[in-house]
Amino acid sequence: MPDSGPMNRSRTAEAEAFADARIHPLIATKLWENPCWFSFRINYLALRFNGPVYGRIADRHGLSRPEYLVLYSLSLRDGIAAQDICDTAGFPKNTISRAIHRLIRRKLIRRALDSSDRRSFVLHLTAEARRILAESVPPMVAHERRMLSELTPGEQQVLSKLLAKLVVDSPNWPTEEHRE
Amino acid sequence: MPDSGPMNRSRTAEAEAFADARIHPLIATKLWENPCWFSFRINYLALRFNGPVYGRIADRHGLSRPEYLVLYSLSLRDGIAAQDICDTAGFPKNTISRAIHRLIRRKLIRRALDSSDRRSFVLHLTAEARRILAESVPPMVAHERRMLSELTPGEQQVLSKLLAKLVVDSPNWPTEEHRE
DNA sequence: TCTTGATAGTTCCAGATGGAACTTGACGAC
DNA sequence: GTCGTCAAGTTCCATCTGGAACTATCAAGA
Repeated sequence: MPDSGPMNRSRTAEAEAFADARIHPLIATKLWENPCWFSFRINYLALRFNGPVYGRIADRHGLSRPEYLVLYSLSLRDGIAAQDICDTAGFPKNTISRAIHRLIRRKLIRRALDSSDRRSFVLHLTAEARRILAESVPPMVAHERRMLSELTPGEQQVLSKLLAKLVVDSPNWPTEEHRE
Repeated sequence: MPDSGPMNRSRTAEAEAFADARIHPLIATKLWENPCWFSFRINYLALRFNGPVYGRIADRHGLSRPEYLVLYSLSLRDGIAAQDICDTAGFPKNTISRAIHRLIRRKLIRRALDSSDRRSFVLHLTAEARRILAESVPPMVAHERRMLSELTPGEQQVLSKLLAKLVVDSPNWPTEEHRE
């Protein structure tokens, strides 16, 4: 079977540290007898974040995940272009394009020509968008804090740094070769 | 603004450790000036895993992500039910139901009545599914290994354990209240 | 036994999604 | 210049997705 080196031994040892927790048996298997231990953990945690958070945003503000992601990205750095959002959010550019147009129609963003490149547009939040963000960001942050509350501040710092290392390294990963 | 306590200070300090890396400026902002530092990291990494991996699987085997997830879950533990897969994979049950039916039609799984509960079915992989898994799992593991290769084995163990803590704690998180 | 409520799985359908092709503009080579 | 190549955004359309409603079954209690 795929994984039988020291990495697997350490995973089994890890499971023992959680021996007293009551866990869905298939979750336990996916945590500790899974050659893709990392992708299971991050996909599971991402889903447990996205479901509640984007569900709430859809209910209260009628915004899809790509739409909200455009707003949120602009709240971090106003005046970026669609392409920047694609690069950093992982959605295809047509999905982001559609989201931008819907946000313009709802007057949540403005779009201006980029003077240095006439293919591209510069995006800005409107006051109404800032109001929606002011209302929706705190519960999102609270949900994330709750997710992390099992870790000490020190552990959170370690986690943050290890994951940042991976994100920073990601441009070096081999691009998906669709060669047959 | 949302985050201005000690947590934010530590994030700024963290950024300095990466000062020499060349990083997309919006990525840097999302890493180090983002109140939701955790959800950005895991969503970004999950997308960078899922895109190439499931893209390859769709190309080579014509399987969607939910379909492959059913197969992969069964490879970890044969004889589980649809509900177990929903609980641990985070997809809604109708999506998993559809995936199961397509896999049955393609003769990649078999389905048997559960003698103890006539609402439920027990699923099993066929030989053909095992062949597909034998071919597709190693590249997937390799991709994950590449993603993690920036970390030492010790760091990987720390990361694994911290994320496992969160997954194990997740049943205690507040369920999304859709109250208006 | 007959409710009542919950759970496994299915079906329906409006709307979201993303690959591919396309348009327009930028930029380097010659 | 102008040709070829590439990048930003848009549009088209086949497919996928997931909420809601539904059926069948189980389980607990009066």
